[in-house]
Amino acid sequence: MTSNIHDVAAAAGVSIATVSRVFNGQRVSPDRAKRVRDAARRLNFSPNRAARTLRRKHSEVIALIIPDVENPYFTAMARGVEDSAQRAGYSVVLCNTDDQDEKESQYLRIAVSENMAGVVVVPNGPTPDLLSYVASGRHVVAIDRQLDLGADEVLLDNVAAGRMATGALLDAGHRHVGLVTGPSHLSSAHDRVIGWRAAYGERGLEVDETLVEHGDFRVAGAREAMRALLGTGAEIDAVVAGNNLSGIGAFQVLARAGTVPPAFGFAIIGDLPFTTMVSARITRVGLPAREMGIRAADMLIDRIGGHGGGPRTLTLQPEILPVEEDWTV
Amino acid sequence: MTSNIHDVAAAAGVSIATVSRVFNGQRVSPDRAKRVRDAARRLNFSPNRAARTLRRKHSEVIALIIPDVENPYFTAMARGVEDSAQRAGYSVVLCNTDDQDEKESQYLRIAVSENMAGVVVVPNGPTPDLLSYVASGRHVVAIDRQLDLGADEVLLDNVAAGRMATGALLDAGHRHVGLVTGPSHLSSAHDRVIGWRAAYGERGLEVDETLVEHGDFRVAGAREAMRALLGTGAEIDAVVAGNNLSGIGAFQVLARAGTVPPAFGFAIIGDLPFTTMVSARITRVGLPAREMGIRAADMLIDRIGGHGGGPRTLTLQPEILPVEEDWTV
DNA sequence: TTGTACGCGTTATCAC
DNA sequence: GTGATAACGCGTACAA
Repeated sequence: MTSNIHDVAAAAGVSIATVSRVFNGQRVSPDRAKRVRDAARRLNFSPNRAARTLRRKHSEVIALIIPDVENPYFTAMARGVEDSAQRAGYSVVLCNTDDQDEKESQYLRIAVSENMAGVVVVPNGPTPDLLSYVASGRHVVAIDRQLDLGADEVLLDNVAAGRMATGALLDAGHRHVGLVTGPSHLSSAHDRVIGWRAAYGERGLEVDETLVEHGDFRVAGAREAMRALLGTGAEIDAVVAGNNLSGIGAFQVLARAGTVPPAFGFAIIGDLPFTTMVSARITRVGLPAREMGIRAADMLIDRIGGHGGGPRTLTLQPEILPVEEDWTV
Repeated sequence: MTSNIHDVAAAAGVSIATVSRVFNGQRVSPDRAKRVRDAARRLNFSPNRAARTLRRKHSEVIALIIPDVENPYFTAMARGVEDSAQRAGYSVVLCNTDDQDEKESQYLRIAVSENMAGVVVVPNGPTPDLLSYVASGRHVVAIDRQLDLGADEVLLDNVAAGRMATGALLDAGHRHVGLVTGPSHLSSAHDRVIGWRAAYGERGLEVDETLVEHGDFRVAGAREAMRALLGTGAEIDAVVAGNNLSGIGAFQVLARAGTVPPAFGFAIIGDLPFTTMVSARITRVGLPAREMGIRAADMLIDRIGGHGGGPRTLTLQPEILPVEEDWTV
């Protein structure tokens, strides 16, 4: 059923070495090369990756490890990684950890035993397995979360994101802007708080630290956080949702409470393809998720290609999206 | 760096055959097995998948080929496939085709040269590559779209889905219920039209065929279709969105036109984790995407395990979701 | 430029 | 139950 280089060699009347060379871009006389290609096509031959991997010690597959396949932010990243990878001849395996360290470790182990070329990971934390994977000299690019792993990183300027979202609300006249952010152990969640604080400071306004609530960067947690925020009795007339899913949760609670924009200010860090279903005016801070994926994959491929040197960090900038709906045609 | 069974065998004082047997669950005396396990742990050994694949003729990875990673419907499927696969010891490679036949073919080729155990595919159409992949006797389960490939299928009762959504609107008193569906070459899009038509028929109502518009099952196409529907001048007081993304597009156009529920009836076949952001009362027909993924993977694994016989078809049922927001706690 | 021969790490088939 | 040993399909010294 499946043909191998021997079959092709026989059909083309050359040695297997020649066939191999043709498929690896090495010098072969034109006529022989043509004979090989013809035979290969005729036999529907395609090189066996397992054998190649076994021989070469690494495959042309890279793993992308993300916390949640159902979050558009991460799938956008995935597309970016895929784009770059494909261009360079690599396939991408998408691995979903559900925020569980154990699953992350499991995928790392698979990456090892499958001899994968490298890993792009949205790290959950500095887990032993991740640390040792990096330490073992394998190729890793961390993305979205700062962790001092000693690996290359592609990050977001989260402080700027927090500042932009909060600033827009303050500039719109709101004075008590709350923040529903994520788990404080995540640099992304943490930095957005710093940005939130900075927005007040830059305008000479006083900060009320009780207006920060930590959710889980998911819908359910954001709902709870938003309820808590409204329940404290503290004065509040606007809120920044720390990420896209938090935006949904927070908005649901607000809508139910009848406190909707524009009376109550609302901004989301991150984007939802779905935001435009809501007629309310929502401030959105766009995050270059896809671009991050592209750059991460590029860095990884670069390393695989033998690029040495210490860990590099690339930080991308967010941008305020126009309030106008973007699909006007 | 990476140890192999020889190292383990030496460390444990046994033959490599014994090591192999331990790792494949074959009978080995308890004490020797323990020695092997200890040595393996000490050496941080994990079996080389490339070698195993080369030898066994197939790997423990299955490919899931979907048209759009950013569509929650397909990512929900992906989670289902992942769940089943993982339980059976398989990894899943997520492949995104963007509705392009060529990309689908490419992934199929990769599946071959990587010796993947099998493929779960949301087929674009009966392309030559897909047909020949199936014909070559490899394991395939088609999902979501009916195509007569000669492979196992996991489908949805799309006629029922169309009927339910349309019926709910008719029963709510609307009399001119339109339909924004997908490309007519997709069985899913086509069958939903049949269901739409049936809902009228069952109630003894007359059908106005001009109220069906074919989009592309994506947001942009649905916007156009919805505009077209409103622009015909035909009487229309409600609409069924043929899938989740169409729901967004159609709703955007409606909202802008000021024709919103409940005055204008609106139903979506499919679900959006995001629908609840909208205060409008929207009828939703829930689709068991995750379940479909689970069943598809189960069928595939079953085949891989040697289950013979002709192609099987499994059809799952949709269900009307309560209009109440489902996150009430 | 081309061909021969060996090894990559594992599983499976033998004998024992 | 256990151990030698022959594949699996490919890449690459090395020799020609």
